[in-house]
Amino acid sequence: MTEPADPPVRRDPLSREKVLLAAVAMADEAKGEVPSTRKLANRLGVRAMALYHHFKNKDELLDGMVDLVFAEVELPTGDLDWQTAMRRRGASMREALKRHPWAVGLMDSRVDPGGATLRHHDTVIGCLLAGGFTIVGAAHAFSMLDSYIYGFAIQENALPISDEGDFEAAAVGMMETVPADEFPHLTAMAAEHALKPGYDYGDEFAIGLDLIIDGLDRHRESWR
Amino acid sequence: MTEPADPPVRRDPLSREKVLLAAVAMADEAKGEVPSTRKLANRLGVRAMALYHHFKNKDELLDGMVDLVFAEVELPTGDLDWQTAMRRRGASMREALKRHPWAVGLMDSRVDPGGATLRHHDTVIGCLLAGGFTIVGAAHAFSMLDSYIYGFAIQENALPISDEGDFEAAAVGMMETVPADEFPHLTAMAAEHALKPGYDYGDEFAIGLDLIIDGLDRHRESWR
DNA sequence: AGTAAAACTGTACGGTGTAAAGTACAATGC
DNA sequence: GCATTGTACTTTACACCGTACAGTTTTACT
Repeated sequence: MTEPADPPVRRDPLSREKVLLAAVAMADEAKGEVPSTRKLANRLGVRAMALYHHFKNKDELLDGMVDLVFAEVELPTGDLDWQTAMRRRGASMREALKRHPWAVGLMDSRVDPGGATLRHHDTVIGCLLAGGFTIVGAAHAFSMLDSYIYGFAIQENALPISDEGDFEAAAVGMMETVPADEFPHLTAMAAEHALKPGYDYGDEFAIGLDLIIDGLDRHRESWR
Repeated sequence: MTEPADPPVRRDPLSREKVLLAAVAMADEAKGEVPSTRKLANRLGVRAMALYHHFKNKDELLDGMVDLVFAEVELPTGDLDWQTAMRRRGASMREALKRHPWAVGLMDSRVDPGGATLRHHDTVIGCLLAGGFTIVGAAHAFSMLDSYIYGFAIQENALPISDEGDFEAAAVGMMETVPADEFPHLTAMAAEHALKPGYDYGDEFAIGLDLIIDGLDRHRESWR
C-alpha cells in the first residue's frame, strides 16, 4: 500500500502558470530583458529542456507572458460611462506596461493572443458599443486608444532610466552632446521645459489620453 | 613612385554608411529580423569582426540603422501650416516604419539618437512653435503625435502578414479559434467590420491622426 | 624603402534556442 | 504483483550568436 503521507517524490511539478510567473518576475528584475531558457529553468530548480514539456517553444512562453500582463489590466465595468472607463483602463494599461517594460517590445511580434488578451479586447469593445459607438466607430476608437497607449509606453521606455535623479543627470549629459546652434528648438525645449526640476514625462500621458477621448466623443456621432 | 592608375588592391574599404545600408536592406528582406554580424559581414564580403572596426558594438550599429530610418522621413518645410506639416510627416513616418518594421522594435531600446533623428525632432518642434504652440504645448503635441505614430506601427506590425489575401485567410483562421459566445463583441467586430472585403487596417491611421491634430488645434491656446 | 596606421582575419569563449534520446517514477490494467 | 504506459525531467549535442584578443595584411606617408 502506498503511504498517504508520502506525496510524490518529485515534490511538485512545474506548470505553465508557475513557469510564466517566474519568467515575468525575472524579466521585471532584469529591467526589460526576457530571461533565457537556462536562467529561467535554473530559477525553477530544473534544467532548460524541462520547459519544453510545458511550452512548445520560447515563442509560446512569450505569448503567455504577454497574456499575463493583459490579465493585470483593469477591465471596464458596466457602471461607468465610456469616457471614464477608457481613462481608467488606459491608466491601468500604461501602469502594467511600466511595471513590465519588456512586454512593449514583445507586442509587435505576438500573433496569437491569449485568453486574458481576448477578454480585454472584448470588454473594451463592448464598453464602447454600450457607450453609443457604432461598430465602425468602436474600431476607430479602439485603434486610436491602443496606438496611443502602446506608443507612449515605447517612448517612456526609451527614456534614460527614470529610477531617480539619475534621469536628470543622464538627460543633461545627453544634451551637452547636442550642439545648441544646430538644434535650437530641441535644446530650447530641453532647457526650458523637459529639464526643469518638477518635470515628469509620465504626466504627458493623461493629457494626451484626455485629448483623444474628447476627440472621440466629438466624432462619435459621425461614424456610421 | 606609386602608380596613379593602380587603385587600392582592396577594391574599396567598408564604411559606416555601406555597412548600415546593407544592414537595413537585409533587415527589410528578412521581414523584420536584424541580421547577425556574421550574415551581415558575409554580404559585405568580409568576416564578422571587420564590422567592429566601424562600430564599437552591435548596439551602435542598431543606433545607426534607426537613424537611417529617421533620415527617410519627410521633414516639415516652413511653407506649410503646422496641421498640414504634421499630417505629412506623420504619413511619411508611418510609411518608413512600414518599410522597416524592425525599426519599431528597436525604438524602445535606443538611447542615443543620431543626427537625422535629432534633426527630425528639432524640425518638428520648430514647426509647432512657428505654428503658435508654446514650448509646453509643443511638448504635448510632439509626445502625442509620436506616441500615436509608434503605437500604430506596433499594431500594424502585429497583424498577420498583410502581403495579400493571406491576411483574410489568417484572420479568418484566427477567428475560428475564438469562441463567439465568450467574446461576442470581438467576433461581431471581426465579422461585421474587420473581415469585410474592402477593409484595410492601414486606413485607420489617417483617421486617428486627423483627430489628434484637430484636438491639438483646439487645445493649443490653453497650453501656456 | 621603411614605418606606422588602418582594415581586416583567425581563433576562441561563453552565451542562446532547441532537437533527440535517455532516465526515473507514478498510475493503470491485468 | 507485475508489465505497460505516460509524465516529468535530464543529458548531450548542434548550430548560431555577440565579441575579446591577438595576429596579418594592405595602404598611406615619409
